Order: sequence, then C-alpha cells, then structure tokens
Amino acid sequence: MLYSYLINPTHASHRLSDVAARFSDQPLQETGERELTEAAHAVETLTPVLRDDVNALNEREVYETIDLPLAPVLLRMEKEGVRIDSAVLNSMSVTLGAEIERVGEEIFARSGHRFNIQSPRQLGDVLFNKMGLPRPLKYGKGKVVSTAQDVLEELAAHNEVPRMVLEYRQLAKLKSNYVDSLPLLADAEGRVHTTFNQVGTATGRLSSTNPNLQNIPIRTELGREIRAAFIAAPGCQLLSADYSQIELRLMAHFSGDPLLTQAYKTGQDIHTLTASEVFGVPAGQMSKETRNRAKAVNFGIVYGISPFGLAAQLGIDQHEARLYIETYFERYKGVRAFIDRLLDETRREQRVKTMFGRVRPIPDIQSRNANLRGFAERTAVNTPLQGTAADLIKLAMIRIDTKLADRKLQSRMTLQVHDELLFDVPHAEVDEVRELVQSELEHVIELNVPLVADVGVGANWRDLKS
DNA sequence: CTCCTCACG
DNA sequence: ACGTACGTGAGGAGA
Repeated sequence: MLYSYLINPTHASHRLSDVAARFSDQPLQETGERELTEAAHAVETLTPVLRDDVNALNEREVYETIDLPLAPVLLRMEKEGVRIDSAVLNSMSVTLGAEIERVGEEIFARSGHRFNIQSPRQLGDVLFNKMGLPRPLKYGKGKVVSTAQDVLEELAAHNEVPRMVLEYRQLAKLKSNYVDSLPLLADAEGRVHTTFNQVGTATGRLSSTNPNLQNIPIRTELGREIRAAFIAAPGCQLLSADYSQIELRLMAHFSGDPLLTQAYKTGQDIHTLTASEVFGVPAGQMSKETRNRAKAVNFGIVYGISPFGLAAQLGIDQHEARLYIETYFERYKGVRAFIDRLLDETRREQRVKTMFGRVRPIPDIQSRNANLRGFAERTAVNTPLQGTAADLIKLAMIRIDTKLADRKLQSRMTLQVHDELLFDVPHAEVDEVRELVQSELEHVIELNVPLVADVGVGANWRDLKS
C-alpha cells in the first residue's frame, strides 16, 4: 500500500509511471540523459502528491524507519548479485532435454496421440475426450477443462498418462525457467543480479524480477539440484538465515492466545500440538501424516481459514473441514477472539495495518457479494501477519547492513526471500557473521514469544549445515 | 494481450 | 447456491 501510493501506475499519470517503471528497471549506466531528465521530472511532479498520501494514511513511521532506509540496502544487494555455476546448469540442461524428449514420447505412445503437451487445451482434449478419462466435477466451469496439478493427481489413479504429464511439466518448468535462463543472465564473475521491487506488493513484501530469485526450487529433490548451482564467491561460504514460523509467532503475539503463546515460549512443536488438540492424537504416537494435516490447518489460520480451502488442501469434504476449524478455535480461543476483533475493526475502518503502520485498504469487507467479502476477510487476517513479517525482516536487513559496514566486514548480503536472507561470507568471518545475523533477526523487536532464526553455512545454497 | 500452470514464502 | 485457501513472477499457448 505504501508503495502503491508511492509509484503505482494507477495513482499517477500513465506517462510518468511509464518513465518511473522504465527507470527503475534499468541499470544507471544504460540510462540516457533524456530518461534521466524525464525521471527527474517524474520525481518532482510525484513527490508532493505522494508525500501527502503517506501523511494522510499515517504511514510516515513505516516510510521513514523502514522503506526509505531499506532502499539503498536493496540497491547494494542488486549490485552485488549472487554467484551461479553456469557449467552445472548447462550440463543439467542437456540431461533435462533428453528426459523431456523421452517422457514426451512415452506420453504419445501411451495416449495414442501426438500433440503439444504444453497446451492445456490440447492436453484436456486428449485426456477427457479422446482417452475418456473422468472429467473433474468441480473444475468443469471454464472454457477449458482444468489440467492443473491437483486434477492430474486425481486422474493418476485411473491412468498412467496424467502422472507422466506431471513429470513432463516439472522437467520443462525447471529447464526453461531456471536451468536455461539463469546462465544467460550471469555477468563476467558468474553473478546474477535481480531487481527487487520495493513498491509492488499489497502486503509490503518485496518481489524479485529479471530474474525472480525468490522462487528458486527447493521442494523436490530434482529442484534442489538447481539450488546447488548457487555458490559462494571465491574465498567465501554461503550463509543463509531464515525465520522459523514467523507468521504463526506473530499470530501468537497479536492474539495473546495462551496455548499458542505457551507453546512457543516452551519450544514445543506447533504442528504436533495442533494435531493433538484438533485431531485428539497423543503427541507420542503421532504419524507424519497426522502432523502434516495439522500443519495444513496452521497454514490455513495464517491464510484466513475457510472450510472450502482447508477441504481442498486436505482432500476432505467441507463439513469435516468445518469441524476441524471449529475444534481449532475451541482450543485456541484467543486466536478466534483476535480474528473477531480484527474483522470488526476492518469493517469499521475498511483497512488493515501492520505493526509498523503499513496500510492496506480492504473496501470489499463491506461487499454484499459473499464471495468478495470472503476474500476480503481472509485478506484482512493474512495481511497483518504477512505484512508485519515483511516489516520485521526489512528492519533487520537495515540493521545488519549497518553493522556489517560499521565492523568493516567483507561479508555481503545478497538475497532476501521473504523470511530468509542469503550472504556471501569470507571464511574468516563466518563465526562472527553467523552470530550477528541470527541475533539481529531474533532480536529485531521484542514480542511476547521468542523469534527464532536458523542459520546454515555451506559451499552452495543446497548443502547448508547448521 | 490474457489465461493457465507452477516455481517460491 | 455459490465457490477461494494468503502473497508473488515467468514461460508457453493461443487469440
């Protein structure tokens, strides 16, 4: 919100916003005199308007203590870049290309048709018309029958082709999005330089473009191979520090819920606790599966839970999901009370705020359209959590940047991935910087529960050891 | 250009 | 009855 009022095209003239967009996305060396003149004019014209907006929304605090001092930090991170091993990626490209070819031929053979697997329209035609696989009931609404992941996973029970399509898609995605594109963007030192957009999200998070370095794979083994190609600078180690469950800890802090607060104060496993409370399974004899279902419930709380969403996530029916949610709120009474208060305030004010006063308008909270209102309510719950987490890591980044400079350290902060920071750290500085970064993250502000940051160090972004 | 899909937190 | 989990960005298809 802050930045949407700062630079958002919808709030400025198209001409000026175009200039601002072009300017912000371009290296200074490649910016000509004419563009600089236009940019200067844009700044001169926009400044008084935007300053008034910031004042009107009482966003001076968040602007002056967080977003303004963060800007030069982000600039340094962009210029520093992240080192990649292009040889590793180029070799992966060859392997992936062969795999894609092989799986593609297999799909053609098993389905009995040759078609463009990457076309959802052609794929849907083959699966549902030509092969006669069961059309998903709930996804028949649009023009094209959905062939999204969850649909194909359902179909995998009936036929082997959907599973092969999912594999094909995974391989194609990794190849085109990361393996083939990143080496093209590396500079002479093998470093890639993202652009952080500080003024593009609704919650106050950063985003990362050209390339997006905030969505580098990690969740699958094959994806993690790509992370291994992100390597330390010569003479350095990579150091990564990430917050543990910061949004749920903020829920504990904001709500003051006794059970949640006590759990974090005593270092309990929160997903195991939720599983015991909601599913009634004793912590001692709990399966991974049960804990994972509880983890989905906890995620749901942060997202602004709904029976529909939880049901879809867990693959259960909505009535069962509703029971889980009711049980959750009976156990975590303070969480329910907090959400009730928050929604009341949002209905009155038609906006939510983060801990540092970052504002997001939620006009749809008053809508007579239940669908829009539902969106608005979930947004109202999620934004203070996601947005405050964004405030906190930004503040920590500013302080870390200052301390690294004050102590004349050669370590460099290179990336932010929402709840994680990445650094290039000379071997001799590892112990000191590990301590510095962890401490700044964990003590960035005092809450009524501890903030916990985990730190890992290694030669690449995949093989980190605490 | 929009839509679909899927990578991340 | 309806129908979405919150927040992003990128590549490919198809118009």
